[in-house]
Amino acid sequence: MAAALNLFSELGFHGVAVPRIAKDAGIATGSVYNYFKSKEDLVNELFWIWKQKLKGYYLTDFPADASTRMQFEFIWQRLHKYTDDFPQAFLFIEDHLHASYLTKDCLALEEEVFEIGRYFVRGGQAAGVLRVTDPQMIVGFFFGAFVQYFKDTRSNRQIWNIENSLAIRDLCWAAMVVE
Amino acid sequence: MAAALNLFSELGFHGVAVPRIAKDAGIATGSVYNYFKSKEDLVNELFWIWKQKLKGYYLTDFPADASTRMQFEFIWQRLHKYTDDFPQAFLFIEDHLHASYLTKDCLALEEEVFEIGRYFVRGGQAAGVLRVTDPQMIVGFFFGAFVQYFKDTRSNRQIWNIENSLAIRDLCWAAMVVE
Amino acid sequence: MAAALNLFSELGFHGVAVPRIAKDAGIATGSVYNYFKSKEDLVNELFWIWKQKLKGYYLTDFPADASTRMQFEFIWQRLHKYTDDFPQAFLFIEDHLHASYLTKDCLALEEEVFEIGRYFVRGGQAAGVLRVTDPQMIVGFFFGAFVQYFKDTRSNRQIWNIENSLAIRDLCWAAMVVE
Amino acid sequence: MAAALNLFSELGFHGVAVPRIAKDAGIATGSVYNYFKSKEDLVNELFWIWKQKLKGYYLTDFPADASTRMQFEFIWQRLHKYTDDFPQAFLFIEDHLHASYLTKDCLALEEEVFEIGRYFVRGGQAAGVLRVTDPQMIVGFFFGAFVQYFKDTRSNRQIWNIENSLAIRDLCWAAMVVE
DNA sequence: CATGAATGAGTTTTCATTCAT
DNA sequence: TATGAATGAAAACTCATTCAT
Repeated sequence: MAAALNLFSELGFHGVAVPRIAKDAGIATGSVYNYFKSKEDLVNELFWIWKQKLKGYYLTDFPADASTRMQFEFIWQRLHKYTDDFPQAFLFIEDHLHASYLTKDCLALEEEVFEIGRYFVRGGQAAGVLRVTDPQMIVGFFFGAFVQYFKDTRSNRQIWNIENSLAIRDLCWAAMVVE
Repeated sequence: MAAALNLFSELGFHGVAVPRIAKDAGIATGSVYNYFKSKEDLVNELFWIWKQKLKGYYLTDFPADASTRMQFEFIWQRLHKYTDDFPQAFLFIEDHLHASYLTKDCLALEEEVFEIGRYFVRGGQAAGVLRVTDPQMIVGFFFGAFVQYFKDTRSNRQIWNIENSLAIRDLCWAAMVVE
Repeated sequence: MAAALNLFSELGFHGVAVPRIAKDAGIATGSVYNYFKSKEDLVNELFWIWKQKLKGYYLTDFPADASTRMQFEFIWQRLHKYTDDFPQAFLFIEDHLHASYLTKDCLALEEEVFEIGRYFVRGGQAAGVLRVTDPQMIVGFFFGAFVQYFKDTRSNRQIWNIENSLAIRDLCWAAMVVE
Repeated sequence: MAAALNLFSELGFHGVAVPRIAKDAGIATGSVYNYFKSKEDLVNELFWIWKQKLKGYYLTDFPADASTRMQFEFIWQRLHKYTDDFPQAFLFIEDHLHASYLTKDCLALEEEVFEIGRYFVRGGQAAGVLRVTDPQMIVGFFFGAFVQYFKDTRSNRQIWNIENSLAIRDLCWAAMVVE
């Protein structure tokens, strides 16, 4: 699965052959099919695992009673840590716009993760801290900024480090709070 | 080329077979190869054309002498209009992280377009209007927010319209300007 | 036809595409089909013309009343001159062992040309000058030596010139005459 | 490989499609590509194997200390035996004038085999038995005669048997020795 | 008569999947 | 359970031939 993650994240689902995955994993081609019904099954399992892991990063120790600011800092820190720990995984799970091969379950899980963000936003709005608009607008806003930062580092337009990451976080925060 | 754009943007480069493109275009498979040396050649030509078009949207009538705020509104409006006019094209040109098939020329063109954004940011920073950080950080920030908004509309998490777009623009602006 | 000759002789029948022939000839692809029913028709016409030309080289001014030695010198000189005048043509007509695309007529013509050689041999045998064996054995003997010399020059194992050619001719003669 | 040899020798490299080879071999098309990187790779491997085999025929038990005449008889006998044992292979390896698909290695091997012949000729010349000219001229002379005899048998102009073969050998010998 | 874009069957090659060992 | 050669359908690409202009 590690081999599959690396290959899929670099080359895309259709860009990788199953024998190549097996080879990189040091097993026989046929063995892949002892664990996964099909290539689609494999990619969905991978997606599921890594999206679940991201969900776990968000939910574990989430400071439900802390201030909105603290919660945002927590979320950003978890997003950063996940991406730092598993850059291939982040690349993989965030590059599936074309993912006609993802199951309903996987798409639903993706939605769940967004819902965590929106839940946070609603709380901040109720507390009078965050601007009142469609929660997804706020979530997409800071998540999009993060994703672009990550992509920019992959394309050598930016350096990946915690300082830059926090700088972008603070840009986002400045926009999110009520004036 | 229209058929190829639609298919590539929905299914990705490796997800589309040449006969499918030909069929959608209403021509024979072999005819594709009368116009393009290879599938890679086709995707690169497509990328080039649509990225150039985006560049043109930015540069045509750019208000070089207007205020930073006006310039930002212009840029956002052009980004929105391009995406509104050619959503498939925007999807296509912004979904190429895995694009091992893009030529150096195409990657250089992509960089040129980012440079337009950075040029704007430097101007705003010189004018004392925009926060002083790495210009790409600002560019990536608002561009990432826009891309995520667009993606959210594709996934039915958001509605595509000018009001929402401008709301995000204003979120970005709030973050970009000096306190 | 000149373009076709050059291409066929260098790359073989199956190694050349009709549009390539047209391009080298400076005409349109379709024009080829105004003059030839098919690619096979073209290759057969070419073969016919150049084999006929070789036949003409042998028969024109053949010294029917000269000595066997003089006749052999004539034949060798014509073979040499033909190959010298039209090396591509000689290459082309002598490299058709695989020629499943040649018509009966063309194969019959090839046989006719061999018959000229055998006719000469029979005469020399009747005159008591040449060894008495199957005439084709003598013909194949000196013709094979000539063909190999020509191939050796194409592969840079030999130099193509009249001196070498005559040296091989005299080797052959030494073998052909009765002791 | 046996199927490929038969097809290539009869129809030429470009005259044979890979599925045809697979079919004749009783395997699936794809299986061909489990053993050979490409059709070109296959033809080169074939050429290599059969040319090496011919080289082996010449070199094994070569009577280095025997008379020139004995050596020539040995060489001719090996050439005859190889062609008798593997007529398709001989046809295949000697019909590659157009072989733009052969690698440098294969062409070098072909040269090596010619060098064996030249080595023999130099020895015979040093012993004062063979005429003194460019060794390749002698090699090409008798080899060309042999090849033409073989081709004549394929075209039904000659009968393939040891008597005819030896008759041609003796014709060659008569020409090669000093008067 | 010349053209050359269009055709689609055929070519080389790839690859997800199977299955005998 | 692990293997990896075998499979054959499908992919990328070619090319002999046609035909509207």
